[in-house]
Amino acid sequence: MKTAYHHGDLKNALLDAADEILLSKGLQGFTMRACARLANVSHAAPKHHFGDINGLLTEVAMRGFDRLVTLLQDKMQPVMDDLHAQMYAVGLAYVEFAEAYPEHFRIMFRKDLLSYNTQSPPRQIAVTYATLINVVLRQRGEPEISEIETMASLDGEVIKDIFMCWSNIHGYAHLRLEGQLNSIPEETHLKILQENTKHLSDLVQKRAT
Amino acid sequence: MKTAYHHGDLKNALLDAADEILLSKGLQGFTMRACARLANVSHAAPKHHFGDINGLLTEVAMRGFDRLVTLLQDKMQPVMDDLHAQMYAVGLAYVEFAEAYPEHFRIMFRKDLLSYNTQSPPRQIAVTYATLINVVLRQRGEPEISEIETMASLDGEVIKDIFMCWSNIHGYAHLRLEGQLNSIPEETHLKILQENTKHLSDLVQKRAT
DNA sequence: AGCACTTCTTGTCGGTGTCAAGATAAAATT
DNA sequence: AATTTTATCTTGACACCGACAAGAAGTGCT
Repeated sequence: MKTAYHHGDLKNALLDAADEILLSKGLQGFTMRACARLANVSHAAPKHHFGDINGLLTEVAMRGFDRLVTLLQDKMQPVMDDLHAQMYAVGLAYVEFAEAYPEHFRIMFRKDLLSYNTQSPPRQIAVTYATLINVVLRQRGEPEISEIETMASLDGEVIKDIFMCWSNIHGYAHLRLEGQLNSIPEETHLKILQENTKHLSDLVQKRAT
Repeated sequence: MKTAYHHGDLKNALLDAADEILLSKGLQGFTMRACARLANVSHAAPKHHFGDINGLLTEVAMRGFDRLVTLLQDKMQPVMDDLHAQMYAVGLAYVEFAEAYPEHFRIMFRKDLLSYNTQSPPRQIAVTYATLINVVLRQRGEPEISEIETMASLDGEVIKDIFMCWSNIHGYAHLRLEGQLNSIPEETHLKILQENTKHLSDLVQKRAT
């Protein structure tokens, strides 16, 4: 029996409201007061939980990284024995996430909106990094890492491979999200992604030998 | 002798003010009223020239594409005889532009903020496309195109090459801009870009034969 | 000179982020 | 069990914002 005060789980309720508003109205219509309204609390209630609007957006973004990692793992899980398919799965998950949560995607990669320490990133960021890094390590036939380790501890060649792959997939998803592929037929979109990821997989495997 | 009324070149003055505010305060502190203040006009003056804030941002973005194309051509001009260096010049221009005008870069690739017809994009967009496409065409040893033609008129293999290169370079610049390369030493940033672009150049040349 | 038109100002409205102060519930302490 | 402390949420206020309407000031055409 919830009374007016002490909602009990207001923080998550506000984050749910934030997700809903981002999906329906986008970042333009996204305000702290709108989130408060949707959660049936007063306009100043979010302040205690998130500080300012950037604090709220940061937590929204972290839940976005959680969803992205889940999607990445779901897509890769059935094809763990096929290195080509694995790289393609990463691209597919990336693209599908950007399509399903466009505003979340934008916010997740806007460092001016996010307030967290780059030196010690939140768990969700570290897990995302580790997931992407491990894809490259498997391509190279090297042992995977846990999410604890940092990127500085990696071999230089591995770092190059990571950003070769990540840049390509991230850039493709971003350009597609922002309509830069609209002038070419929809059916060729995935063909491009498939060719690109196949090429990336071949390259990383060849470089490792 | 400019009087209070009929500034004469208010539109450009407002766009200059917009650039300055974006560079100093970022998109958060960017408001139509702030632009008007900086240009010493009333708070409602921008409305007549740009309609709403998205109209203002769209013109700001178009001036950004102008700057990007200029930078691309300046970087490529001295190395038009070296295909590897040409591709690297594209990456370098892209990265340097994103670093010099981070908020412009973000706005230029935010279709929800820009109000223009995707089917008939503004001149600045068409010129940017043509510049990038011609880089790939030169790698392939094929004749360049003028800025008039659309992407739909291109060969399918060329389109794949374009998005292989563009995705990689765009993604790298974007990830770097948003701090995703902060955990690796600064000196390796350009090495990664150089290796990536060299590889792209080799790939496109090999595919064309 | 007169008139239509463009350009800019002034005033207003609802909405927003943030702060300060207070009210209420839960938890900790005695 | 009573009281104090802390956490949570509300109310009210302020300056600022985008947008609109109405009007003033300059420009150009006839």
